[in-house]
This record gives sequence, structure tokens and C-alpha cells, in this order.
Amino acid sequence: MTATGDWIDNLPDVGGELERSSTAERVADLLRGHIIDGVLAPGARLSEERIGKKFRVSRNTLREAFRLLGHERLLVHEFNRGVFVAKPDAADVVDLFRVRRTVELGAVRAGGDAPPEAVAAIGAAVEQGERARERGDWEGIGTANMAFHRAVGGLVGSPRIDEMMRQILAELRLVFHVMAAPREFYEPYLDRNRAIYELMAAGAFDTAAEELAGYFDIAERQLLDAFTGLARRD
Amino acid sequence: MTATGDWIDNLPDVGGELERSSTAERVADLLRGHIIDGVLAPGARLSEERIGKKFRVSRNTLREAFRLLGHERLLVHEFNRGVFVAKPDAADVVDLFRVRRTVELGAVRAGGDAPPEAVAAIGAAVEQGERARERGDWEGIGTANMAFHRAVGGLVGSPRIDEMMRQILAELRLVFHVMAAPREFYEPYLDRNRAIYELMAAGAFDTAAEELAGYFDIAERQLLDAFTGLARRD
DNA sequence: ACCACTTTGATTGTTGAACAATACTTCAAT
DNA sequence: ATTGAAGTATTGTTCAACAATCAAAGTGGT
Repeated sequence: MTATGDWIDNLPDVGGELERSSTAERVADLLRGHIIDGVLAPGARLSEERIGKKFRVSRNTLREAFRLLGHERLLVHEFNRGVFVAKPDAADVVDLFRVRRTVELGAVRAGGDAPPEAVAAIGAAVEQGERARERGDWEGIGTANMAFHRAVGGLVGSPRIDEMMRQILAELRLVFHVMAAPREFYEPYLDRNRAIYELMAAGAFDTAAEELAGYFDIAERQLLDAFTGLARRD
Repeated sequence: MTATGDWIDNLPDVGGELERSSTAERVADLLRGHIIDGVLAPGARLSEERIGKKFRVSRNTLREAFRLLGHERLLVHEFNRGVFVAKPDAADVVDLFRVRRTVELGAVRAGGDAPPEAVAAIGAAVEQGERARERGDWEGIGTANMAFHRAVGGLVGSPRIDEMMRQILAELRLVFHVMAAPREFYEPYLDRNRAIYELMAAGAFDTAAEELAGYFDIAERQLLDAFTGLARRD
């Protein structure tokens, strides 16, 4: 054991993994989770005093967390009135799908340059969804579908794109909470996802993009119909 | 004038135009401007106490502003050490161009669906740049080039994409400050911008996209070379 | 000169209280 | 029903305090 002495150099880089985080960030993470899971309904008002008491943090720290989530469009800040859980409307759905068409279709079309692992990650998401279907786990199917699209964005291999996708998909979760989408919503898309993945695995990225575009058209139409249904009831 | 009574319904929506803004947002705007203009050099540390004194705002308010700009990647927040003006490196340049290829090329390829005004805005940016060249106004050429690419992103017609482009281009300004780019950097691209615009005006969006892709390749290469030059001097 | 260790000083992280400014509610008056 | 005028609750912002952490200067032994 006289040792080469440089075993320490072979340790994996930890990057920012063990970065201590501020209270504001932890609070933001918590709130984000609650919003995505629907614990905090869209449109709900977040009282600084009550949430501060609940989480045992000061108002100042809480406000920092609010700024973070406001920038992610999960909260809307109305001056002198407070912060509310965002409540996306039909226009937001249209916009979200414009973004998705731009980013995801671009990612797929340039998929030929992506490393094999990136494509494999998409396949993993497909299988994750299929396993969830076998269990009858509708929640799991939805999660797997999100993972599928996050993996599609991952084809670009860009941290910034990854971050954008995370945000966009989080907003999309909010859309579902607004219109109380049926839990089976994603089920029909499982087979389509597999088809898209198979095309990519075979190197037919352009065809895959066309398939994906078709999915966007149908899904957007379906969501918008649900929204106009809601509008009529107001 | 017994009146129909519902003229008020015909009033244009004011949207958020007369939204009052918080101090934190105004401070963030100020700092953002200083960062983009290079008044605050990349890597510079922003002391809470000194900046707070300078702007006459409390530390708490200042920290809210810092959170905003941190989320825009213009500031980096190191726990217990402070906030610094972001200092993009070569990896950031690569990533920024990945994003630009995804977003801008996607925008151009789908340009056929964009309204004529959106295309016209691109032409306006081209002419703005050419006028700046006639004046020998290098600063103006750079600004016009930014406007050009912002207008390209505008083809999508999505507020979220517009916001992304604003952020990406702001980061790109930081890249220029890091490597002290020559003021004539953008000049050679003026003619290429016009060519790309003419193609789009003629409806040849796919060809325009190919041209734009060529621009990205050259510009990225040029920036990366400048960076490796810097690295050698360290 | 060089290494480990402590001490000191400065800065950030977070809290709690305070006050002004604004919004919401209630209720009276027309 | 609409308007106006309190009164109350909430947000916007500041300030002061203290703990936690980092950076730098010293300290001593070799």
C-alpha cells in the first residue's frame, strides 16, 4: 500500500452536487413540488404570513422564493395584491405548444448529432410508460410522458434547453390542473411515443419529427377544446 | 348622445401597461443594463452593502433583485460568498449556440406561418444595421445585429420565445465583454443578414435557414478561437 | 522559507419588528 | 343599486440584530 498516491484524482467530479443551498431555494423547491402536484390549486393566493408561519421562514426569505417561482411562471406576482399560483388560459396553451414545436421539433430534426445515450434515454421513458400502463398506473403514465418529452429536449445536449423544457413541462402540468384533465389523457399517446422512438432509433429523425408534429396538433386541439368547454361554463 | 352605453367595452385592453413595478424589479432593470453595457465587468463581485448604499435600497430588496438576475444567468450566486457578474466560458458559448440553432433555425423554418409584420421587422433590423454602418457607428451595428436575431425569434409569435431570445442575447453580450471583442466584429455579417432577410421575404424559408446555419458555424468558430486564445494567456 | 493552526475581520444568511402604502371590507347615506 | 367614507388586513420596504461562513493576517514550530 505504498500507493500511487493519485487515487484522489480518480474520484468522480462532484460538480455542484453537494452545494449547500439557501433557505429560499429549498422553500422554492417545496412550493414548486406542491404546485406541480396540484396541492396548491391554480389561482390560489399565497399569503406571506401564513406560508411563512407554515414553513418557519421569515417573510423576506419567502419573498426571495416567490421571485424564483415567479420567474418560472409558476407564480404570478400582482403588485400590492400578492402572489398567486399561475392559472394558464387558452392563450398560454397556444403559446406553450408554439414553444414545444420550436424546441422539440428542432431537437428531433437535429437528433442525428446526438449521442446514442440521449436516444436511449427516450426509449427508457417509453418503456417506463408501458410498464405503468401494465400496472394501470395513470399517474405513472403521465410522469413517463413528461420524461419522454424531457428526453426529447435532451437530444440537443444543452443545459439551457434542459432547463427550458423543465419549465415548459411544469407549466403544462398546471394546465392539466386548471382543466382537471382525465387521468387517462396520456394513455392514447403511449403507442405514438413508441413509434416516434423507434423511428429515431432507426435514424429516421425527420420522419420522427413529422410524427411528433402530428402529436402536437392533436394534443393541442384536445386541450383547447377542453378550455372552450370551461369558458362556456363561466 | 343618449348613448348605446357599451362604448366602454370597445376600449382597448390596457393589459399590464400601467403596472406599477416593485423596487426590486427596477433595481434588477438597472443592474441588467449595467451588466449588458459592460459597466459591471464579468466576474465582478456585487457587494450587498455597497450596491445597497449606492441605490438606496435595503439589503433585502437588493437580494430579491439578485434572485431575478441570477435566474437570467447574468449573475451567479455562490453561497456564503456573494453574487458575481457571470463570466461565460467556452462551454457556455457552445451551449448558447446550441440553443440558438434550435430556436432560431426552428423559427425560420416555420417562418411561412408567421405574419408579414414579423418578417418586416427583420427587414427593419437589417436596414437599421446598414444605416449604422454608413455612420461608422460600430456600437449601432452590434445593437442592430441583436435586433435582427430578436426579430428572427419573433417569427414564432410567442412571448415565451421572445423572452428566451432576450435572455440568450443578453448572455451573448456578456461573452463579448469577457473576450473584449473588437467593435467591428459584427460588420462582416451585415450583408449576410440582408441575404437571409431577402430569402425570407421571398418565401424561401428553408434556404434562409441554411444560410443562418452557416452564420452560426462561422460566428461560433470565431468566438471559440478567441476564447482559446484567452485560455493560453492564463 | 514552509507548513499547520488560530485569530481576527468582513460579508453573507436569516430573522423579527416596524412603518408606510395599498387593497379589501363594511356600512352608512343618498 | 351606487357612491363615499371609515376601518382592517396585507403587501412593500427598511432597519437592526445575530449566527454562520469565508478570507486574510498572524503565530509558532521546523
